[in-house]
Amino acid sequence: MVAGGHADGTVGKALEVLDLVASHGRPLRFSDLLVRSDFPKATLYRLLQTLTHQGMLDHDPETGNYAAGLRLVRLAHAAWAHSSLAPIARPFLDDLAARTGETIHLAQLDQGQVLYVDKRNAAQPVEMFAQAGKVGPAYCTGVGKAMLAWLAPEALETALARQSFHRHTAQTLDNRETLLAELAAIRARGHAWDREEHEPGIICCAVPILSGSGRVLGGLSVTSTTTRTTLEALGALTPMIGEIAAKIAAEAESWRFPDEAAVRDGAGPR
Amino acid sequence: MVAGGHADGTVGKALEVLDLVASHGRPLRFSDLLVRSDFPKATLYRLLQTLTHQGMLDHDPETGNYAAGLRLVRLAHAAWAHSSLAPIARPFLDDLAARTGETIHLAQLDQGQVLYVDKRNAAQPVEMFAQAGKVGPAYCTGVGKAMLAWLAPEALETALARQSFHRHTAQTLDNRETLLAELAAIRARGHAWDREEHEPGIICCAVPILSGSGRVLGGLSVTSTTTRTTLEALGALTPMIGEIAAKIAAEAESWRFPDEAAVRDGAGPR
DNA sequence: TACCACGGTTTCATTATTTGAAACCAAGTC
DNA sequence: GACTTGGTTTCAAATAATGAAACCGTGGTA
Repeated sequence: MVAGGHADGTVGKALEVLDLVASHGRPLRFSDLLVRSDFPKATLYRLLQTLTHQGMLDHDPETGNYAAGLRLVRLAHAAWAHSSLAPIARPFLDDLAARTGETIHLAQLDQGQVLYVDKRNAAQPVEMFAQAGKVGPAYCTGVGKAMLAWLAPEALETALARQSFHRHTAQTLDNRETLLAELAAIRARGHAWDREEHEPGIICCAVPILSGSGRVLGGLSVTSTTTRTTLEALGALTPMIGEIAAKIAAEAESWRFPDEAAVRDGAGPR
Repeated sequence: MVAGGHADGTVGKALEVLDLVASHGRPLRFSDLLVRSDFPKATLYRLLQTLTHQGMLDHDPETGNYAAGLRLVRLAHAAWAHSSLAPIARPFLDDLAARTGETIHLAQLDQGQVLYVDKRNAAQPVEMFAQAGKVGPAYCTGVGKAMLAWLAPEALETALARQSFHRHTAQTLDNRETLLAELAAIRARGHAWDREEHEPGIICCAVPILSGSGRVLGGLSVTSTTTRTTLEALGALTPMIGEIAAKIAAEAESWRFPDEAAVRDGAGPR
């Protein structure tokens, strides 16, 4: 059961359907969706029709499958440029990746989940959308916990409400209480560990990216494996990670969009 | 005036607003949007509120700016994986890039426009969303014309209706008639040129990616500059480009999503 | 061939949501 | 202190969404 918020109006319902389609790895048929949603047949049908007609979904008449539509890719381009730290952080991530030689994650919170907005992979070249745009749980990842730890009380509350705790590994903190204790420890320490809480063998050290006023802008982490390094060794990098996070925060705050710029006539993009 | 289709219902309107925000390079205030849309004040206000509440838009209370929201990035990840050729084409693009040493574009048509879904840059490393997700005009780019040329008559008609011709350079084919003639020539020749029609100094050679039944799946191009090469030299690559396009098409058709796969309990991603 | 079951699509009277003119409020400005 | 400008709220009227049920086309099966 998706921990959804109270759908506001028709738009909310439509977006719920959109999520339903998007959150499955593979395209789905009408009947699949009908089972998974609790909309009545006709309603679901019309919502799908509208979304398809709008290009938010793709409908293959051959197979009858609905898939997330390309219009989303176009919209996301704007979202990524407007609302994410990624465009700003890029050079800093490059720097951090070069200096540590490890995998770097830049993430932001979205609906209580960790949304990775950029990444530097130790060896392989960048993998575009296949990497950025991915979501992960907040309660058992380094960046997730780092961000949660500095959230304001009410924000934390709503975020916690959206967690669906699951014991991924033996180390996973799979309940509210232990997580809260951990968050307090993280605040005290200044950074978060991932002690193989999400995937066995994967460890990381993460810090929040905070605005001048203390608001959580995002999270930054350096990830490695237990075969390659240890928590202690990763911990030694903390000052460097923190320094980069601070630089990103500073840049984010000073950043203003290239001002006004003669407003083209309303002719859509370009 | 956005060449939009007749908005279906509230959802259509909401998405129109979303586009409005997304299609501008920088975040906009309520009043900016009010001027640009022809929704009445109260209606626009409520749509913005809904979209914001849903995470499709971001509203900065400080500045009052609306920007495309992060939820879109998450959705786009699915769209990219579901509906684009990119995940399939990746190795082929790598190959083509390595063999030609030039810039490679993989594009698909979205609402009559060229949507770039992947790219290989001659020298620089990949630039993620900053590149993929970009849109460009169809009538004056290589990939655009290559795709238009093989479109079925009605599809072509709707696509043409969405073009807003503009003379980017002296070579731009900026009207329906010359474009139609060019498309016929392209069909006859088997590939499309961009003779500095979009940007001065930029030339390219593009082919369509066609399904077995002749449906246009996308477009593939090799781009260079007049200072570095000539149309003739680019043309010599045509067989290679065509071969790669065919491989991508074949792969796309044989591709089936990792079947059924035990449906996890509805616990969202991962 | 007839019968049924399975997706998927359409109808239509009922219901709930959206609509938007206008009023309102909060900050600036002159 | 009157007057913008920019944003938010109200409320009756207009409109769009709803969903049970009927319908259709296809494929399987007796």
